[in-house]
Amino acid sequence: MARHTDLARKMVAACPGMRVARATRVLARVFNDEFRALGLQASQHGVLTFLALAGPDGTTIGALADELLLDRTTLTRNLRPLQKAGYLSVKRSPKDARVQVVTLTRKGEQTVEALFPLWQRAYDRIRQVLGARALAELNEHLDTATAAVAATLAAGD
Amino acid sequence: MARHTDLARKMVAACPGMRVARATRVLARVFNDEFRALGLQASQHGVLTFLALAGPDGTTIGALADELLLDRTTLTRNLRPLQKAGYLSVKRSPKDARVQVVTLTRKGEQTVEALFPLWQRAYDRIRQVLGARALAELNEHLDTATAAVAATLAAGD
DNA sequence: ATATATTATATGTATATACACTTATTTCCC
DNA sequence: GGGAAATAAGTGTATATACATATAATATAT
Repeated sequence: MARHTDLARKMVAACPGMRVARATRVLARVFNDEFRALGLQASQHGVLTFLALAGPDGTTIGALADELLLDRTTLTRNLRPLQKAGYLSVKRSPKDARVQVVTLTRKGEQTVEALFPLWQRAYDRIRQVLGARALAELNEHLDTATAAVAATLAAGD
Repeated sequence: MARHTDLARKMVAACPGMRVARATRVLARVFNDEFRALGLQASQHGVLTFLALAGPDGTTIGALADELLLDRTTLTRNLRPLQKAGYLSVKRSPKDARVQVVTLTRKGEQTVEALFPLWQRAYDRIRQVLGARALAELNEHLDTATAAVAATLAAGD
């Protein structure tokens, strides 16, 4: 066995990074298949859903990016198509002209409601093939790992 | 509580799709921080590593995409920069002119070997903050879930 | 009060991702 | 052998992602 192939086996056997990336692609297909009915993607569902949690006053780009664990500049660009489609508004804060306040529009709120049954179908489909127990454990492990690793990154470690 | 906010809470509380996407971004940062020393990204590490498993005869674009659970047209494009940088070669099969055979070059093999210690550092860092047990369980859950969901997608379900 | 540091965001550039559609080749079936 | 079906891959288009860098506004220190 060539050395590089042996090392490749070791990495594939142990790497959580490759695994989450593959899992993300597979799960995204399931959700995208449903969300397509509304012309939205799984990543956009994530933005709208987290934004819905912010309430009527909205939130800032930076705060939203922190919650989504997304690069701020990525979120800035991801907001564009959603803003253009009228799901959200982006306005400079009157209190601090550096800050952009992002808020769900009425159409955005209605869309979150309309997304729910589509999300539910995809979720049920996944729960069916995994079982409720395994799905709950997967979620817990992901939460734990994400929080722990994000903490070390935030520490500039 | 507004209805859309209530529904958003339910989705955030249960959604495995948002979780894997967030985990992917966080873990990618850890690996990218290391791989940057070689000018490569985590996704490129994945392609080169899976390609290394194919051995000296290489594999086809379709087969590689199936293993990575990546859209075939995405892989076609992801190969470009790696080919241009000399890590792999893409050649039409002499047996079947439809097929493109992808093979690691010598430089590609050396790069997989050079990536290993960088991967190891990122991996160790993650294992340190999660613990070996939790990391192994996370990997197992991801493997199980990915295989199960991919199977239903392949079934055209 | 002003110079400096910090904070919040945007832009340039490059790769990643996937769907709809197209092209080229092989296989199959009669 | 020839036409239809199946297979493999590429293109057009759009969104996703992040780093390096730039810009603008606020906060801070003296």
